[in-house]
Amino acid sequence: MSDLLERLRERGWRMTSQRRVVAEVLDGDHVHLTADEVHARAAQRLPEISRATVYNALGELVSLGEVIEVATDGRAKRYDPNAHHPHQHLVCSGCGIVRDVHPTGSALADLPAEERFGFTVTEAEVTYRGLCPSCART
Amino acid sequence: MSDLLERLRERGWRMTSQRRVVAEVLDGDHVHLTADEVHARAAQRLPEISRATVYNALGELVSLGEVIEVATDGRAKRYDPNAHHPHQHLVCSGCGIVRDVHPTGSALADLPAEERFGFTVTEAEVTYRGLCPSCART
DNA sequence: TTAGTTGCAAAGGCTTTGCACGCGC
DNA sequence: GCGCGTGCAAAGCCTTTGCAACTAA
Repeated sequence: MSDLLERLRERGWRMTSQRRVVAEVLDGDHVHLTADEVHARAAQRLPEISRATVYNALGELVSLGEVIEVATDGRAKRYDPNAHHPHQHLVCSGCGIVRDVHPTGSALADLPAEERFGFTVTEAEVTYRGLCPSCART
Repeated sequence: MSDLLERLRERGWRMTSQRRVVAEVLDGDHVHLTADEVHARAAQRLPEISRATVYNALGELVSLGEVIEVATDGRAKRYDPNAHHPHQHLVCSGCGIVRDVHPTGSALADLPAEERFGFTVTEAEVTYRGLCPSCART
């Protein structure tokens, strides 16, 4: 399903060939590419596309709330197009691969007021860590 | 309390003046400094200390499991010495400040087997996001 | 037409590395 | 004394920026 392109068009996102290719590359489930990987895949279809353009497009998609930025570890950020389906991440500590997992039915416990330090809390993010089957086989 | 120094000594961590200062700077609650901040504070006491040495020491403390690396956003990593007290983080989306918060009594829901994709899951990490009192006042 | 987008190349922030010197054990 | 730790400076990776040319609406 290519909801992403559709939604972007509906929201009046100025469409260019570069932006279209970026959105197409990101579309799908369990997609968590780095900016560089997005650039590489986009360049297969549009060889002249520049890294700066990819970063621009990614930054806008994040601002629009269509894509989520995932800081899996200390390396490059990954971009997750699954912004409209609430989910959590399962990250392999070995190779860094990311899978989407879905809330376990029990809603995320709210942070009690006495633990908020006066913050306005808007979001809770859960990350599971472990080893993927192939890294576990070491 | 300065458990950290004590524990490191017990574990046979080779002690030097630089490493001692790094450990001292990190010691305490709600401490979440960037490598650069650690370097700045260490340099107040030991002006010649180099950034590379601070990075080396931090890397080892993380490997030893005495300090946790926190990737708050896209900026510099922060280092949290509170590794022996399980806790979660509350991060300000405005200024990046981090506070420790403690498990809400209800244990972290386990990830059901059918959501594990064959991973060996060892850890679940929760991060709350929002605005701190001072950033909320914009 | 015209404001917004692109590509290039250069700069920037954070972190790591290579190597000679120095110091804890 | 041996081996690990340190400092320096340079390189590295990821990302952002400035600006002239271009293009979608």
